Amino acid sequence: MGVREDLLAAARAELDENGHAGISLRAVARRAGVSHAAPKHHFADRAALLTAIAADGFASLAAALDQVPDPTLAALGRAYIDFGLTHPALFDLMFRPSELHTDDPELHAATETSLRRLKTATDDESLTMISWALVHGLVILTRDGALGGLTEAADPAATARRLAEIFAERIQS
Amino acid sequence: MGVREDLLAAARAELDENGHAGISLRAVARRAGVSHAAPKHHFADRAALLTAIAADGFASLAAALDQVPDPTLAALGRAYIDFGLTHPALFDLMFRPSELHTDDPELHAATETSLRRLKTATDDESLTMISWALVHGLVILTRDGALGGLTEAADPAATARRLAEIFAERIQS
DNA sequence: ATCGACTGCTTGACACTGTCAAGGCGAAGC
DNA sequence: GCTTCGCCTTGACAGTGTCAAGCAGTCGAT
Repeated sequence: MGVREDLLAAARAELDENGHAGISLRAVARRAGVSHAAPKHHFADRAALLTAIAADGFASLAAALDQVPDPTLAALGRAYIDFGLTHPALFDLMFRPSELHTDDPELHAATETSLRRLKTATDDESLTMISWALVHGLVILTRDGALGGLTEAADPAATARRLAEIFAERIQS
Repeated sequence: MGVREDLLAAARAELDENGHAGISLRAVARRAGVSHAAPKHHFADRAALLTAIAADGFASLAAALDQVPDPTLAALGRAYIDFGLTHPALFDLMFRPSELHTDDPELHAATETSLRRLKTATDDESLTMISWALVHGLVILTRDGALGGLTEAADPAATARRLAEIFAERIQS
């Protein structure tokens, strides 16, 4: 309803259409039907807008991980991959500290919350981080089409999920 | 010597200082001591300049992987991690297809060359891709300081290397 | 040797960006 | 009823990528 919400919604739309680099404050303002300087009143600068979106993204990720019925390592990994490949531009923005205000308390809290879910699967801290790095790398390489350089898969997302499963089976736990 | 080389060198310097988003064609031209439109003569657009740098980066990566004396999975992974953390901005650019001309033949060739090294360690294609995704994720999460969200390590790079070793030991091959 | 074309660079312009300053307008409080 | 304040607009500035036109050399052909 408020202008702030309109701006956020417009920015989300622009993000999905053009990626984080394609987000222009002025285009967002136009889309929201306000003047080009209106965003300044709700967000200190461009990074602040992006930070708000990223924080929202982490909240969504936390919710997605929370919905996993049986939070095994494999299940959480699959949910992580699905989230990343369903919202590629958002996922990209979330892990782009150079574009964000990393000291923002809301962003920090949202990040912490979603990362805490990853710890619930096992007590082995090394295994947690390795699994996280794996699924994170799978999302990025899949999104960028880089895995295609090694294999010719029809469905990249399915390949990523399959690889995560193979990892879960093969790792010594 | 040539202006093209000067521009590339200037762009590399700007990249290391400001990251890929901080590269401005005009700033690069100023640094190289030429007019603001000179880059246009050597690179069709900004993406073309970035593509040339990325291609060079993949060549460097291939060289780094080539220098590994005993190309085991663990050794290649370590070299990959070291490369990514030694040249964070360059590594970032290399895997940023939205900023590059992905159809550029030079880029394509350089990418293929460096990826081929990753295959030399094992015949197991799944294991190759899993390992790649792991080290890639480790580089990114370490570079962005995200691993700090799960653990409080003094030396992130050492943590990344340690995790890669643990992975190599624990995976069923 | 002179002319012509072509390459490599410059200058100038355009639309666009993020950000800042000043002002207006309406609602809320005294 | 008047004032004050919050939200928004308009206008401006420097900076950006890109394009068009022009200018200076150099190189080849006549």
